[in-house]
Order: sequence, then C-alpha cells, then structure tokens
Amino acid sequence: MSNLIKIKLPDSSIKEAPSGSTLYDITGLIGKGLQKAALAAELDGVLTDLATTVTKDSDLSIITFDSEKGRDIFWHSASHLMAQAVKRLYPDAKFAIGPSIESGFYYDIDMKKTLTPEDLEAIEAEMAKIVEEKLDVKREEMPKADAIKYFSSINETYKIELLSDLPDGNVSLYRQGEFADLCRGPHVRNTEQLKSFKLLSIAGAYWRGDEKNRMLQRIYGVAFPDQKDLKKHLDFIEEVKKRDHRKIGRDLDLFSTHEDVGAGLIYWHPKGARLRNTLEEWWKKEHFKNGYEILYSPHIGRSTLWETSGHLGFYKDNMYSPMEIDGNDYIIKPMNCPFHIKIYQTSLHSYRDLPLRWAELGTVYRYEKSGVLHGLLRVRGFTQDDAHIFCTPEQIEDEIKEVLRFSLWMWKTLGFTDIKAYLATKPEKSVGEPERWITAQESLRKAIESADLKVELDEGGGAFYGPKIDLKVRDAIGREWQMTTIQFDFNLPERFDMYYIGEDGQKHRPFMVHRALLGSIERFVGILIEHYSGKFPAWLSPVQVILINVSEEQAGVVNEMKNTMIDRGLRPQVDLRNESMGYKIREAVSQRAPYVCVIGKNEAENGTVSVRKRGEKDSITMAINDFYKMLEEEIAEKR
RNA sequence: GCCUACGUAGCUCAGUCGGUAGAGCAUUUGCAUGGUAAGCAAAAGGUCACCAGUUCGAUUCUGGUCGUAGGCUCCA
Repeated sequence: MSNLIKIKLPDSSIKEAPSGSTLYDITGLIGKGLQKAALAAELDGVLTDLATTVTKDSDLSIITFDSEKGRDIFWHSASHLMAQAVKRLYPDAKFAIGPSIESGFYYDIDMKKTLTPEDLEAIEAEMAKIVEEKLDVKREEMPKADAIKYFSSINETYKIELLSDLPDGNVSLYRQGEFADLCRGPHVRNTEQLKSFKLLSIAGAYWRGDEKNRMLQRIYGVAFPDQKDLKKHLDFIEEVKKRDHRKIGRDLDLFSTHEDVGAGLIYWHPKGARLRNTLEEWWKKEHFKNGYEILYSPHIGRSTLWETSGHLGFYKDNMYSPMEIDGNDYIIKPMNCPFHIKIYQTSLHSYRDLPLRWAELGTVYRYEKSGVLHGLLRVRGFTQDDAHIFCTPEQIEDEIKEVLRFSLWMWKTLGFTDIKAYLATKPEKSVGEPERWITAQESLRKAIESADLKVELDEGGGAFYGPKIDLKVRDAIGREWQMTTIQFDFNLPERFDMYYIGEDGQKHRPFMVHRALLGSIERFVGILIEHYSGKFPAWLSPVQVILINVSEEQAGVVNEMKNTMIDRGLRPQVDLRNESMGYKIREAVSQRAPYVCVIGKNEAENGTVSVRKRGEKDSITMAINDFYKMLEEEIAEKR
C-alpha cells in the first residue's frame, strides 16, 4: 500500500490521495465535472501536465479554460493538433512556431503547396479525425543534443534553429500519436479534449518576423471546449464585420477614399463632415474651458526646421520627400510640435506666463507602408487633436493630473468607460537629465494613482526623449484601442534652446508635454462608428431626425418643421419623395437616425408628430414642441 | 515593403474553358396618393482598375503598375 499524501486546494481544503497518483486522478477526487474540464494544473506554483504524478504533500490548483492560462494551454494544444493534421496531409511541411494568441492560435509553416481556404477545410477534417483517435498527449524530456538529432532526422530545420537558441540541458517534447513537437508545455491530456475548433485564415508571416527572412504560411485558428462557445466566438467575428466602419461609413454616406488619387487619404462627405465638425466644435469649446488656447500652424515648413527638431534624423522614414520652393526644401509636416515651439519663441516668457497649454487640430502627413493602411484607422493624412504644455518643474504634477482628468472626462462623455493606463519609463538610450526623468515619471505615476486607473507598467518602454502614459479604451464589444498619449519631451526644448525667465531672473528650461486625447480625428471617428455601430447618440448624430410625410399634402408642414429645427440648431433631414411610407421608414431606420418622425393628415391638423425612436418598433404621437424639447434635452445631456 | 487573395454598373455579386457582359438593390421616368421596415412597370447605366505583351481577336492568358482585404516576433 502506498502512503497517503495531502493535497491542499486553493480554498484551503485538503484532499488525501495515494502517493504516486496523477494529477488527473486527484481532480477526480474533487469532482467529475472538474476532472472533465481540467486542462492542466499548478503544482506548488509550477504549471504542469495532468499526467504528472505526486509523491509528496503539495499545493494544487486546477487550470481550466475559464482562466487565461487555461485558454493559453488549450489553444497551444490546438495548434499542435493542427500541425499534426497538416503534417499528415502535407508530409513536406516544416514547422516554425505555433503559439497561442489573444484569441486563438496560429502555426507558421514552410511547405511547397500554397494553401487556399478550401485546404483549411481538409485540415479541419483531419483534425477532427485526430480528435476521434483520442491520442494521449505525452511529455518527453531529453538532452538538447538528442532533440537536435531527432528533429534533424525528420528535417525540421526551424526547430533545430529554435533549439540552438535554448540553453544546454534537457528540453521537452510533446508527442501525440506519430507527431511530436518541441514544446515547453504544459498541454491538454488527450486530443479528445479539443473538440470545437475552426481555422480562420491564412496569412504570410516572416520567419522570426524579420522581412529579410523567408516568408512562411501562417494558419490562424481558434478552439473551445464547447461547441456553444465556438459559435459565440464566430458570431462575435460576424458582429465585428457588421460594425466595420468602412461599410457603415459607406452606408451612412460619411466618407470615402479614392484609389485614383491616393491611398490612405480621407474624403469627408457632408454627413461625415457634420459628425466631425460636431466633435471638433465640442473639443475646442472644452479646451477653452479647460485653460487651453487654440493655435493654427502651417502645413509645410523648411527642412531646416526639421533638422533643428531632429525629425529628419529619427523620423525620416515616416516623412515625405521635400518639395522645392524658391531654392529651399520644404517638407509637409508629420508633427505639429516644432511650429508650436516657433510660436513659443516669438516672445520672452516669464515663469508667470506658465503653464502654456496650446492645442491644435493639426493635420499631419506621415508615410505608412501601403500594407498597413486601413480605412479611417490607419491613414497617411490625419488630424491630431494635439496640444503642447510648457511649464515649470513645480507645475508638472498638477498639469499631468489635469490632462489625465480632462482626458478621462472626455472619454466618459463620448461613451467609453473601460479605460486602462500604460506607463512607459526611461529606456536605456535616452536624452535629458536623469532628474527630469524622475520628476516626469513621478508626476505620471501620481496622476494615474489619483485617477484610480488600472495601470500596466512598461519599464524601459518609453521613447528616448521622455516617459509617457498611454490610455487604452475598450469599446462596446470589448476591443481595446490605444487612444490618449501624454508624452514628455526632453529633446525638443534642448534642440530649440527654449527657456523661460525664472523668479531668480535666470534662464530655465521649460518642461514640454505632448498630448493627444482622441489621438487622431480620423481614427477616432472610425472607432466611434464601430463602437456605436453607426447608431450615434443624438448629440453626435449627423442626422438627428428624419421627417417623413404620409402624402404630398403634408409637404408644407414638414418643410416648416425642418426650418424650425434648423433654426434651433438641430440636424433634421426630410424625405418628401413620392414613395410609399413603408419604404421611406425602412430606409430611414437603416440610416440609423435617432428619430424618425411621420407627419400625416392627423398630425398636420393637430400640430403633432408621430415619433419613432431608434430601436423601438412602436411610435408615439406627441406635440411638436414637446418633441423638440425632448430632443434638445437628450442632446444637452449627451445621452 | 513582403506573403496570400481580390479589383466586372453607384452598392452587393454572377459570368466569359479567348469572340467587347448579366442579376438584385440604388438611379431616372410613368402609373399608383399612401398610416409605421421594400406598391407596380419601363428606361438608363460598364474602356470588365490601369499599362504593355501573346493572339485574327484579350474583360478572360502572361508581365508590370495602382488600389483593396487579411496578415507579417503575442517568441519551443
């Protein structure tokens, strides 16, 4: 008889099991359901497979799909499953890396055949077979040299390259049936656990992400323990497609791009321009309220300016070639900052003038590789909601706090509430005095603290010229977008030799902070479209009300209503077309206007409107003035 | 930039194994004058992205250019 050992679970309860039991056996003691759901375990804090045997008293925590670690393991196992299927179908396939990712997994493969979407179905079918075969997934450990020998024997050149980067000693392989892969693990117990999966797409990817290396074929996929969850995930992908700002932008006639004129350049149509204008007017008003001044600066500047600023050195790849004017080179601006500094330098500044908060909706042009352009989200010409703050060291802390508070308030008003901060600190190579870095980083840290934000620290991840805070906001369907940046700059004040006169009558270097709250107007509108799925709150909606007449006789009343609304600063749109009412309502609803108003004989006679609120099927009849009041209230409250 | 796929009417997409093309919606016109998600009919609409090459003939095949989409170290 073997001895009993004590296994302590996360809730501090203790299970006794015979020494030498596997973790899988032990999960069975806790519950059948858990045993089925278990993927791996943490034994005394170490991630391990369920096949591991225990011979001494230990702490145990079971990993299931509900945790991030669990999903990671599950998806990584699914990528092995896929690789096995690929190898069966294409024996010449060589495997590079196949990790789990944020939602799913991929494997990079080198093989002769170029995969098509139909091939994915065949691979899926083969994967299903392997699941049916219920292969045990077994860990094998061996010296690195043996592993190299093994992978040489099956011609897995990428694995050999990976192995050569690993420290000497033992490495682990995971084997399922005829297939074995180099892997740290852990993995699921048996292929039967990987029932619900879907291969999503094929893409090219460089070996080790380096464009000098060979391009491999990458297959993306996703997997779940349950068919229902897979369905949910696929529905989510559909939902993302439906919200695509490029599609909604066309359907709602907001913007376009023109391939014959240039990629990554946005044309704002009347309705898109209204939306943008509403945002910008609001943005300016709030900036004035928050102690900013608004600037306008030129679109081009002489190359000497960009030499002074240093951009021609470290930012050259993103800048367009110069144009010659009167024998001088001019460059279209990729940034607004040097211009703001030029304005700063038009007069001598006392410490009493500071802080200066100078904002500009400045349109900049940056070269982006053609492959990364994407609708409004990644473009070559865009308008930053930029500002620069020039202040004394004493003012830094309050200034940063204030910027952060302002930014968070703005996000809340725009309908985004889930926000996370990322603090990036001094990298190895940097400019600026160390004390300045410390002061700046301290102010950023304190601002985050006082705003009570979730924060992630990126130690050493700052730009060479200063530390920064980025804010990521989560949209309505859970995607994170990096938006706000608050960035110190110790470089430009030096390069332009900026100073102010202190209390002591001496010259002092001001602190300079760049900040963009929305990031770029183009990109932000793109995200806004997807966040609201085109159903903008009334205060932003380019068309707030669509007015529909039942028959020609009401055309006069409808036009009158429209004029009154325009006078009141509202944004109505009339549809007097000689079409059936049903038809016009259908179209108005698909245009996602917050309200559709129908005026027929009854309404015209009684001074009422039949109001149909977006998302509701039934309409309400109310007095015209009551409707105006209701709408105006909704707009004022930015609901 | 690189890989893969794609580019046909304003939009969504068929189609042509090489003989200059079709549907639905949208548009225009006519009829119908309506009560809360598509009334009926007709017409018009295309250099089949662009430029070369092969061919008697190219939207189709080949090459190039431009553009679009999904990707391109989340490191066994």
